[in-house]
Amino acid sequence: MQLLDGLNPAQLEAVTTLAGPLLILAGPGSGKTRVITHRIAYLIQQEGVLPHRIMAVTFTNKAASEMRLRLERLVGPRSGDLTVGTFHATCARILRRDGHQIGLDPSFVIYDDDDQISLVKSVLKELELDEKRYPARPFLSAISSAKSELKGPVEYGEFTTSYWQEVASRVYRRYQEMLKTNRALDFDDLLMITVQLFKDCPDVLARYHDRYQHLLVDEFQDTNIAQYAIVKQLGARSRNVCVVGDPDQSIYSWRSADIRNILNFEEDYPDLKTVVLEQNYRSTTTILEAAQGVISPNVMRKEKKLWTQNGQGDPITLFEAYDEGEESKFVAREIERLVAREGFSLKEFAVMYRTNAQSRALEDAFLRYGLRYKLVGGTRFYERREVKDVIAFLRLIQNQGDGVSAARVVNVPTRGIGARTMAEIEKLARQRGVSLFRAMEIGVAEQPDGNATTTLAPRVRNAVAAFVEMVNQLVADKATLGILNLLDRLLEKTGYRAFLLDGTEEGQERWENVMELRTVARDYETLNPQSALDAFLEGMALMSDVDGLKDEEEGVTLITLHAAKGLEYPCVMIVGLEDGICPHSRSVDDPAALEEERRLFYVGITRAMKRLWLVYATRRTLYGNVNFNQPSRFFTDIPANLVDFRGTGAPPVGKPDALFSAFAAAPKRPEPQLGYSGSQRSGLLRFPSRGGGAGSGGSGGGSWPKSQPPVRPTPMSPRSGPVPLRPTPITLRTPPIPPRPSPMVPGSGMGDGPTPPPELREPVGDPSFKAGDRVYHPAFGNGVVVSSRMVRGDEEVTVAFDQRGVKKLALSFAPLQRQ
DNA sequence: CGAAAGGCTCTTTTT
DNA sequence: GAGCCTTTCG
Repeated sequence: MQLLDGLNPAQLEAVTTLAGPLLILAGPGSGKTRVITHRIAYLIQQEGVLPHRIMAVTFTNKAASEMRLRLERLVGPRSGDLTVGTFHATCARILRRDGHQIGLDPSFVIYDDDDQISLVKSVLKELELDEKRYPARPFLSAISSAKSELKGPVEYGEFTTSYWQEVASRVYRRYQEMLKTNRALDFDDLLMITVQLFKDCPDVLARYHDRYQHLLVDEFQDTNIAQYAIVKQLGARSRNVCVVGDPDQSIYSWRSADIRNILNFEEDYPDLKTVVLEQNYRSTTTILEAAQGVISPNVMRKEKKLWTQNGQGDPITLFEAYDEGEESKFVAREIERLVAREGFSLKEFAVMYRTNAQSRALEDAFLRYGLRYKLVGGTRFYERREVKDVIAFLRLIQNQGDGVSAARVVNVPTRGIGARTMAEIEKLARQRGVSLFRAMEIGVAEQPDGNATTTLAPRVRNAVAAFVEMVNQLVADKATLGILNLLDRLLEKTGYRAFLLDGTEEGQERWENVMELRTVARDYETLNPQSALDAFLEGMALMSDVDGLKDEEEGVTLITLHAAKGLEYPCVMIVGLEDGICPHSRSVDDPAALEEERRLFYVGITRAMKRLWLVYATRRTLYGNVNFNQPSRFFTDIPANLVDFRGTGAPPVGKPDALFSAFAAAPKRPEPQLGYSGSQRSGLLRFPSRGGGAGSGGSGGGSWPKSQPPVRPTPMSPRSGPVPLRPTPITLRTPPIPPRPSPMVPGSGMGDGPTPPPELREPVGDPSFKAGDRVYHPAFGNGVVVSSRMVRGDEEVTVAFDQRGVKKLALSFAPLQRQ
């Protein structure tokens, strides 16, 4: 049978084992998607299972639509009856349909991260908690984790062990009440409330049992407790539960994904059958060996040996850049070169990084070099202000209970309803226990004399009345207009169009974004008008980063390592591979977190089919400061024979061997000392000849290897430990870039001629400079100190230079002299 | 009331 | 460097 042709034995078993619980442990590139789709097709064609009796859950909408596409090719139009979607989207659908059983309004809105923060903030205000002392974020994280573990406010409150948690439980309780008033659910509610619905209403669950005979869950290693509960509930009767995943690719524990779901799956299903897919069809042997080297130090894993029949392939390129600017430039030029000389196309490249902020430098370079790129995530389209404004209007029209949206748009564009007025209205809403919008209606209707509760001045009252009237008219319009007409009318009536089109270029751009939103809305125009707006808004809320990525579109993909999960590219460049970036600084002192960083790097490496570049910079501007980071500690785990090293040609003056000791002597890496040691981390390594060697980790004296033979691939000895990496100086055509003078850069210009040795000072507890001191700096000349403060053990001196303006200088670097 | 400017803090990853 | 908040001025 065609469906089974070309499957390897493990795949075959996974496709044809249909009854009972099945766990498929699928290594990267092992044909997982093929297995899932063929399994579904097999169920339909061979077993005669009706498509509408199969539910498949994916991690992103993009994965869902790709699965749909492939299934359509396999089984034809009947595939339209399958239920394929993310957990969140599937739950949203269930709740809209059956949530009324537990008192849910079917037109609930879905609150995203921003909305949640707004809501927490208003709770904090109401509880009179100072936002400085009690920032909103941590509360939201606590609430989110609690919900992911199916703990409501009550359960959460029972286990508080600190004062803060007690406060959090009060915030949580009130937050949940306000969601209800707003007729809103947040992301986590979609899951938690679904579990609750199934628990409270067995007849509802039974209906789903009647319908769904087969359940498939992809990326199971990244499910949380709530999601797992849903799987168990839905699969309780049929027990035909097939979960697919790879513990080595579990990278969402911070989002409460619980790796135990997959590691301990068999405890819940003793009759579980497990199939391991170990043959890799994606990558070269070189890439796979590097990946294996990176992942194997992890303790918390199930051993799995990937293998491939693919050839050795090209060596991995390891590139050291001077800074992020040069890093990006290297990436751009390298891509240009491969496209020109080796016949690759732009869409075959992906550049991956740990944090979204890193995309900026890349974008700059790509724009300069005229390379098309596709940016995933970052400032997402749906998070742009104008887009969110318009969506907030639509949400308010759909659901007047939505106070977050009401508050957002009540004065956009400005219509004379300021903070003072809103405080008044909020008070009223609280007193009466009604939504914000309802409170506005009440505030307008009631006379200030009589049994007055509000004291809205007549002018303000008119403004509020006009807003209320406008919204109510649009609500009435909704009944008769399609979504596009409604949108157009809204943009006119609210004055939003005129507000954006203020003649500036930025306004024009924002307007175009709104029009882009209109294009998206067009897809929903044909739906039944009752549910069209719901569906549209839901689609907006549950949109994921990668969903907008079009594979066939020309351009280099710029993407975070997280978002890259599940994707593959012929050429992958991973940038920013420095300690503190990848692994991220917030993970380095937590072994479990470090393992996850390792898995993340592993995910990145295994996205590559043919070519892989690993890039790091010796210095990087982060959050406005220059940082000096070590190359990523993960490099030590990549066998050196797989790697070609390239640097920027002639090394900068005094390039220390120590930079590479990171490769040779990983376990000896100096651990971060207790307390803050920002200055040590950042500076000393660069100046070993003067710094007395603190932290430079070895052979002082900055000698560059004179001539090393190029490192050629040699057969890898898998478990015998990595061979120390040696740098192979290769002269690039690129001339070394003179460092740009930057206020925080030491000496502000090693490279443009001899620089006076920076005086390294031990940071002290108190600022040594005070306002008014006259100082001299070799590059900036004379100046006067404006202020000085201690930042993480280092002194940050703000100096007004006579010639060069005001600069902030880190005293540990800056050769600042008192006059 | 509203816009603009200044100052503060924080800075991972996302359905 | 950005976003958020507060302050200030019109």
